Order: sequence, then structure tokens, then C-alpha cells
Amino acid sequence: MTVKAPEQTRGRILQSAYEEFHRNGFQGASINSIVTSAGITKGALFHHFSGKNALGYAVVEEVLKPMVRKVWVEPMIQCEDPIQALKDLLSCFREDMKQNPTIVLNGCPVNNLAQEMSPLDEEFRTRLEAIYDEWRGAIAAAFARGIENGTVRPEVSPAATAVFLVSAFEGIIGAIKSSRSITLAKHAVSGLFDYLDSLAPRAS
Amino acid sequence: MTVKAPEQTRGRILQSAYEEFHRNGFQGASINSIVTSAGITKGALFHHFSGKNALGYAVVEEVLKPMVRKVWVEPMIQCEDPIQALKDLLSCFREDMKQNPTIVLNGCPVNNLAQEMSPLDEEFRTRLEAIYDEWRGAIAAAFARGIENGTVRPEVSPAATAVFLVSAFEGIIGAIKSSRSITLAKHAVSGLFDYLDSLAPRAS
DNA sequence: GACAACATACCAACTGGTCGGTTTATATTG
DNA sequence: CAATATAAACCGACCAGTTGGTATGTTGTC
Repeated sequence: MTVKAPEQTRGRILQSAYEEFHRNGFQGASINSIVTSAGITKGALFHHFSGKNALGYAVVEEVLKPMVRKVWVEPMIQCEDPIQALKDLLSCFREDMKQNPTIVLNGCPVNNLAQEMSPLDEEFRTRLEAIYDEWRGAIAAAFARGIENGTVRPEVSPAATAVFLVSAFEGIIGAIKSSRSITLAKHAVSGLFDYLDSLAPRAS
Repeated sequence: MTVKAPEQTRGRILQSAYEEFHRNGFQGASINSIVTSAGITKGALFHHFSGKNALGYAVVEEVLKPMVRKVWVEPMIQCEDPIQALKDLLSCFREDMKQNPTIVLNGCPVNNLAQEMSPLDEEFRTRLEAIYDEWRGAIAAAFARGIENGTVRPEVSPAATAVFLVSAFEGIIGAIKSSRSITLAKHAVSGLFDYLDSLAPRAS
């Protein structure tokens, strides 16, 4: 046997589990498959995690949550113009998809888990909902600031817009993955951009 | 044994399978569970359907497709004002949810299947995508008519709007089921209504 | 009687999970 | 510093239960 590196093995399990969940869903994911793809054994997995559900929760907390925070939350909490910030994020996201098509093929890992497990397991639901809450909160706060500094129309409701935006975005990711159509993806993004523009103050 | 009624037993299998898929997803659904909840035996099921996948396809074609067509497509193909028609549909849908919370709890059965199975099975993907295509087509056609008769702003792109609307709608359903929050649901619908209003010609 | 419609017993494969044992790192001693 | 104790890290065979699916039989209908 090689060296013992508990933190590293734990991380490899989390990473393999994340990928397996992303590909096959939580119920479709196989512990055996995770074990082999992580290059460890079942004993190691059940030493670090008490069961499949606990592994799922850990993926949510230690993989998904930091990921969303870094990519989607933090860019929002320090922006002045939320509409422009969102457009930038979406353009950046579109570029990422071209290089790494896993999101196009398998969808948003957060939403996948939320849609599959929310009705089946309350703990999954609350944990995933916390991620969305943080995300929506950052967007809503950004829009509130935008209203104050004049980059957003004053009639816009920050809370409602944040909810609608996150929902629409997740819906679009799902539509792209299910359709696998580039023209549909362009239409969806174009529709989203038009909506964002409708939140900006009237030109002239 | 009772009377032999092949069409009826087939229908009961389809109905039970639809409910089981809606609750547990396709992979989480158990053939045994479907069999018992339908009040029949495994022999009957495998006599009518060649396997689990074939049963899933049949649910898509014979349950989901007609359902979407009746509830979402047909009201659109004969409307003059698509914005008002969509508002009416959403209000009607909101009332339905109050009486029957299965959609709130388990989400949209079409989207659930599409999100779960699209990456795993091409036949699922194409069949479900056909449903969405028909839906989007009806909305896009309605918007094209709306532009002609003046109920919709002429700059609106029917195709992009249809894609964005269906995506946003499915995203909202997912957000409601995952959050279980009434205020979130109200925010989401309010955001969607605001978006619809932004597609109408300027008042004044 | 012939064939479709169903029932039932059964199957290999796989599921998540357990358990006794081995290996390695580290703390404790003399 | 070296010997030893101790606990964590890890292995891999094994478990009962469930999975989708099948083979063979029985029942009803034209």
C-alpha cells in the first residue's frame, strides 16, 4: 500500500462521487463505481462517510456550495451594475461550456440533485436550498444597489427578480442539456439578455 | 381471476408507472412497486411492455405528450393575445396547484424525466424533446400572430421568447418544488408576469 | 382448440452496507 | 534515540435484500 493521506483520499472520494452524481444522478450512482473510479476500496469510503446519503450531503456542502459561491455569488456581491455583471457572468459561462461540455451534457449539478432529491429527502432539500438562498440573496442585494446607483430601473423588485433570474437560468441549462441544440441555446441566452435589458433604465 | 381487459390493464400500468416515475424518478422507480400499485403481476407488465425503458417511452408518448398538448399547447394555438393567454394559463395553473399539490411536491413530470434521462438515454431525450418542441412551436406561433395583430411588441423574437419562456417556466416549477416556499413561488410568478408585460407594446 | 392475457416461481446481477483483519502514522515511553 | 503502544486509515471478502427480467404454467375468450 502507498502512503496514508486521509485528507487526500477523502477529497478523491468527494470528487469521484461528485462526478458520478453529476453523470447518473444520486439514485443512479453506484457506490462500487465511485470506489473504483476513486481508486480506493469500500472500506475506505465507509470509513470516511457513514453511508451514501452522508456522502451526498458532503458533496453538497464541500463541493457544490463552494463552487457556486466562487463562480456565481462572489462576482455579484461586489458589482455596481448587476445587469452588466450578470451579462459578463453569462458570457464567461458560455465560453466555459465550449471548452468543457460536461455542463451542456449533464446539466447543472446543483439543480440536478435538487430536482431529483428534494422530494425524497428533506436533508438534501434544505442543504441545496441553502445554496440557492445564498445565490438569490447576492443577486437581490446587487439589484437593490443597482436601483440606488441608477443602473437598474426603480420599479424593479430585487427579490422577485432574483428568484426569477435564478429559476430562468436553471431552466435554460436544463433546456440546453435536454435539447442539445446550439440554436436553442442561442435563443435562450438571447431571450435572457433581452430580459436583463428590460430591467435597465430607459435609454433617452 | 377477474375478467380479461387488456386495454384497461395496460392503461392502469401506464398510470401507475407515471405516478411512480413522478415520485421517484425513472431510475428510482421499481418495477415491483409499479406492479403492486397497479394491482397486477409482473407477467402482465412484461406482456404489455418489453422492459422498463419501453414502459418509460410509453409513458412519455401516451401520458405526458397528450397531457402537455391538452393543457399547454392547445390553448395557445387559438389565442389572439399570447401574453394574456399565458397569464390566464399561469393563473389557472396556480389554482390547480392549490387543489392538487403533487406538482408542487414532485415538480413537472416532463421536466423531471427530461433532466434525469436525457444524458443517459438518447431515446428518452428525443421523445421528450419532441414534446418541448411542440410546446415552443405553439408559443412562438402565437407570438408571431401577436406581433401582427398588435398585442406584442414588433421587436420581440417569437422563437427566442418561446424558448426563454418555456425554460423559465420549468425553472420556476423546479424552484418551487425545491424551496417549498410560498413567498418564493409568488416572487417567481410575479417576476414572470413582469417579464410578460415587458413584451407588450408600450402603454401611452 | 388456439391464442392472447395474465400469474407465479425463479434467476443472475447488483445494491448499499458490514466486519474482521492489516497496514501505517504518531504519541508515549524507557 | 529506539522500542513499543495505540489509534486511525485502509483493505477486501462477505452479507441480506432488491433489481430488472425470464420461463413456464394457468386462465379466459373468440
